[in-house]
Amino acid sequence: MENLKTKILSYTKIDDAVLESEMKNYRRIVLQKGETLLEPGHVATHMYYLEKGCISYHKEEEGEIKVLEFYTEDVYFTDLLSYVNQTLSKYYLKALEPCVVLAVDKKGLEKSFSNSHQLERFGRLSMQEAFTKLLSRVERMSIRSNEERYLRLVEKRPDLFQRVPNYLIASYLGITPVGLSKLRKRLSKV
Amino acid sequence: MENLKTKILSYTKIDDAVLESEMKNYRRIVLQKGETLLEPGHVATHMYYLEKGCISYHKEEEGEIKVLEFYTEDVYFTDLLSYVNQTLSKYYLKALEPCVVLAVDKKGLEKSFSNSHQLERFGRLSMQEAFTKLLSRVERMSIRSNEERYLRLVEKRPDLFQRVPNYLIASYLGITPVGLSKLRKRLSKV
DNA sequence: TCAATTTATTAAACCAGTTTAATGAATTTG
DNA sequence: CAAATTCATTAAACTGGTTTAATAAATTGA
Repeated sequence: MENLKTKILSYTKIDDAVLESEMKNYRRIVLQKGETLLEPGHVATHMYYLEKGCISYHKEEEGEIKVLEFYTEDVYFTDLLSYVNQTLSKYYLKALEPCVVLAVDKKGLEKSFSNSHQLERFGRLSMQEAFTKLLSRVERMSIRSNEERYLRLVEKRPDLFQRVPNYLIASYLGITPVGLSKLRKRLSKV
Repeated sequence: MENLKTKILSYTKIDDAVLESEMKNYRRIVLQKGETLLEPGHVATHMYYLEKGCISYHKEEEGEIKVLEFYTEDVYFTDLLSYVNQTLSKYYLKALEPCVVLAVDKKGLEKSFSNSHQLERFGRLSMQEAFTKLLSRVERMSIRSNEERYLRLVEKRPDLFQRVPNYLIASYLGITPVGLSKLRKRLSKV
C-alpha cells in the first residue's frame, strides 16, 4: 500500500492514525488480462487505485469500441458517471494486462470523508486534479489536430504504444485504425 | 446572493452562520459586453459565480478563437488550469453580454475550506459535479459526430443560439462557421 | 509448432469537413 | 439614418479523414 499512501499524502497532510485506519477500507483485487471491474448495466460501487497494470475505460456500440481513457499505474479511477449517482453504467472497465487494483467501497469512502476533514480535503484536491487533467484533455480534443494529438500521445505516454493494441489507441484518438495508419505513414514520409 | 446560497446548499448542509460569513468573501462585479475577467498572461486569482449573463472561456491563436466553454447563469467558473497552480493563463474569460458576477478570492476560499469541514465538503462535491459534466462532454466529443453534437446543443442549450454569435458556437463544436452552415443546410433538407 | 485468430497495413472510392473568396444580411456606431 | 463593420451563407477546389475489402503480420492456443 506504500504507493497509495504516498499518493494520498501528496495532496495534503493526513495524521498517521487516520491514514492507517483508512488503508483498512481498501482490498486488493488481482485481474487477469481481459477481466472486467465494471460492465454496462452495472453500478460502479467502488473507487479504484491502480497498483499495477493497464485498464481501459470504454464503451461498445454496434460492435465498435470507443475508448475514453487508459489508466496506468498509480492513478485513481472508476466510472464516476455511475459512481456519483449510483446509476447504471454504460461503460467497461477492463484489464488490458494482468492488473493489481486496490478497491474502496463508496459507502466506506463517504464515511471516511465525513469523519475526517483531512480526508475530505484529500477528496476535494484529488477531484480538482482529475478535473484539471480532463480539462487539458478537452483543450487538446477541441483545439488540436489529430496529428498533434497523436504526436503528443507518443511524447507523453510512449508506454501505451507498447502495452495497448493500435486499434484502441486509434479509438482513443477518435479516428479509425485505417486513419491512424495513414497518419503515421504521412508523418514518416516527412 | 440568494441564488448562490441555494446553489451551495444544494450540495450539502451548511450552518447558517458559516454560510452567512462565507457570503462576506464574495464581491459583486458588473461587466459590460466585451469586458474580460481574465486575459492570457494573467493569473486566475478568483473563483467566480455567474449571477447573470454569459461568459466565454476561450483561447485566441493566430487570430482564431477557440471556445472551450460557455458559462451561463448560476454556475461557478474560472480558468482552473491557472487558478489551481497560480500559473499564467492562456485563456480569456470574456463577457458575451452584460454580466453580473460574484467573485471570491482563492486565498479566502482556501481559508474557508480549511476552517470548515462543511465548506470543504461543498468544495469536493461541486468539483465532483464539474468533473462528471466535463466527462460527459469528453464522451460526446470522442464518440459523437459533429451532427449529433450540434443537435444535442440545440436541444440542451437552445438559449445559446439566441445569445451567442454563430461563429463562436461553431468554434465550440470544433468546426468552422462554413462547416456549421453546411451542416445546418444538410439537416434542413432531410 | 502450426493452425486459427486477431491486428495492422494498404488500396480505392467516397464524403464531411476545410480554405479561400465573394456576396448578402445584420448589427454597431458616428 | 447612413456608413462601417461584423457576421452568415454560398460556391468551388481541396484534404484528411471514412468505409469496405484484401492482404500481410503478429499473436494465441491446441
